[in-house]
Amino acid sequence: MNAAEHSTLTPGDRTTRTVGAKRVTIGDVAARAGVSKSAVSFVFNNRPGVSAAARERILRAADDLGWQPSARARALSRSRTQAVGLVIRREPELLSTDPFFPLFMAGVEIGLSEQNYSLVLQVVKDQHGERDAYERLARESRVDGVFLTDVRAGDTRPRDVGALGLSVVVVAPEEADTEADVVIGMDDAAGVRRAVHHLHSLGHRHIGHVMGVPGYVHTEARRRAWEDTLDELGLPVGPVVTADFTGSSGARATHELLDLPRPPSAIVYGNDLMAIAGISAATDRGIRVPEDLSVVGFDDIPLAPYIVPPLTTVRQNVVAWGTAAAQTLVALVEGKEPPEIRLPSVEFVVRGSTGPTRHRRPS
Amino acid sequence: MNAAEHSTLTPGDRTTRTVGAKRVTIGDVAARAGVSKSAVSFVFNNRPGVSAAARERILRAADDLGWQPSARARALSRSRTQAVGLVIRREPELLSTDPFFPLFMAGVEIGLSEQNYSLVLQVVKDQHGERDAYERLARESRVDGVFLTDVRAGDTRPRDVGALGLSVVVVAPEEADTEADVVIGMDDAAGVRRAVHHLHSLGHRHIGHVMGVPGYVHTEARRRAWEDTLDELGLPVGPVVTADFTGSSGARATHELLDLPRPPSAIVYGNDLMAIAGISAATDRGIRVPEDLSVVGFDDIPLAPYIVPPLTTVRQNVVAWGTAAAQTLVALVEGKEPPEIRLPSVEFVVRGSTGPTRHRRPS
DNA sequence: GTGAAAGCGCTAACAT
DNA sequence: ATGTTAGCGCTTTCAC
Repeated sequence: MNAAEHSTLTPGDRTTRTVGAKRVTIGDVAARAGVSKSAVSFVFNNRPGVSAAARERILRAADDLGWQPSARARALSRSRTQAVGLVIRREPELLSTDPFFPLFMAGVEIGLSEQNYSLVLQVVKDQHGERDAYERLARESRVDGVFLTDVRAGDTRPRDVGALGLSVVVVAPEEADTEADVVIGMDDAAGVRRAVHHLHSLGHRHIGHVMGVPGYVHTEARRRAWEDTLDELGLPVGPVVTADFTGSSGARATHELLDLPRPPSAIVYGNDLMAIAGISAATDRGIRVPEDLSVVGFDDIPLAPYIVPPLTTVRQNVVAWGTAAAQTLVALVEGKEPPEIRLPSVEFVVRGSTGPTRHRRPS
Repeated sequence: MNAAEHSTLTPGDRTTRTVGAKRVTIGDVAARAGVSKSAVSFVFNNRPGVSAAARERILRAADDLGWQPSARARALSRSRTQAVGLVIRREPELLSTDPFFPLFMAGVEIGLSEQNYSLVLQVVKDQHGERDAYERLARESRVDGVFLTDVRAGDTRPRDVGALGLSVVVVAPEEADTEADVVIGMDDAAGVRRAVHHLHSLGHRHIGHVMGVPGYVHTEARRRAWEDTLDELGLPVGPVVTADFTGSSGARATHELLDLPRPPSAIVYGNDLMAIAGISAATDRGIRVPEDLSVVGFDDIPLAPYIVPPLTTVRQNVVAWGTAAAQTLVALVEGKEPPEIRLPSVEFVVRGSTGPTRHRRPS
């Protein structure tokens, strides 16, 4: 009946009509179940007001017809898309090596699919593209909320994006103090603290740091943790070199540190990629790891155990982080109270790239 | 006026109304420009039938009001979402190490954003989840088309998903013979062929292979290229071990090969991760790379140059691949002729992990 | 508890 | 060339 209507009203229908009239609608389901459209709608939105018997028939009819509410129509009438956005800004080199995003996305998916939300992804290469992406996502009403990553100190994006009418969840280390609705954070600092303690207990007294791109909250959180821990241990704050998370920058930074009049006996890197490049750089100069130099990374990429020597590093549960962020964002979008988040704590993985100092007395 | 209408007609409006009436619609723009809604619609869809003057006024009005067509409403009335889907099925370990997806997605974005399409992403962990994902994407009408990756020989997904009414672009090496609308392929085989030739010219006569998860088109394409090339060169087909693209499987496979009565003097791996783990495994046994064993990877991950020794490997332009796939899918969705695709050819990157054989005469 | 009808904001026939 | 109008498929009052 509805189908007949269609073929009458839209004779120019271009959709693949293999067998005749196609798209099943709520009307078809209602007709088949012998109820009104609103009854069907009520059932599919877990609303009261439908008798158990009718409910049964409706579900059966929908199943028979293979019907499911159209997200398109639903989005329009509810003014909500039931989708959230993630904009990734990243340089090509880092893109394919960054262990964060794939895991984070996987985690987000878990949290999102529980609630039947979709993830709209956008990869951009610069800040300009990022602004545009958020603008478009908001103006076109493609998503109800977004995740904000790679947060900088004093980042204005939370406010900007919020002004666009989107819900926002900021994904950053706990230290981040941004004017955001909600921050979901991991404890980067704890990992670095454990790394420094580990090196200290191996007898290292001169511990350097290679940091990532300055300005990012996670870069600074790691650097500060390194600094503070040295301080707590009564050690002088060792040399620090700024890099940018890429392998080449890590290699260069390592050479800089080793060129120092008094090079450090251990280096804590802002990520694994730089640490591995650092090992390579040291090896090139005939400096052995860990005999002459101890190296600690950050991330625990899957390759870390297969580096020679295997890399000592810090591991976060990024998947859990993503799931928590997703659950929170969905709650925000729906105006509910965000769930209590309890993230697993950081792990410190000791492998072969760290060892006792040769020339100094162990602690 | 339109605003007044709204506040009358939808008194229960729950949207964030900070200052009063909110959402700007096409009606507001039309009113401001002194034309009808269809005129506005025509302008924003690049359709003829609007005078230059009116067009000007309309664009001005839209800009003043900060208006842009709502993707939600548009999707409903056009029966097209202007979004495409990508479903990623991957094990956790491989997820964060797979160099393919991030680059592919970045490429897809380039192709998509040209046409103002969005990417809906879904990460699933098993085949069951994958089926569900496609079903949902189709039934909820969330996307107009999808990319299919990780294709297996005789894969039925192209047909299955096509039956759901979605356009499909299959992303796989050229060899793939699947019943798909369109296959966008790279030439994996060419890379492996060059690798084998390179090893041959270094004097290697006994060349092994560590392959990835059996059944995938790209796994088989690489294995067959290795085999065929050995054949062409008149060399015996060396030993091959099946692995699964993970580091641990690569290490295990390497041990297996080296345990052979007559171990190969060179090994071609199905990806870099396994190759690097292979180097680590060899090193553990006191076998030096490349002096005692030459190693070739596949992918050229950003870490490849920083491995000790730096990894010789095959590089594809995955970003270009993604862009081509996206352009093709959009064309398919819109019923246009897909553009002629011209993918850059494979590169073979010689670094330190391959060297001349010691005991045999060079070619 | 159930059904009718008015939107949600845009597109596309159709009429002018 | 411009305006009118009927959908797109669902949600949600509001009477019955």
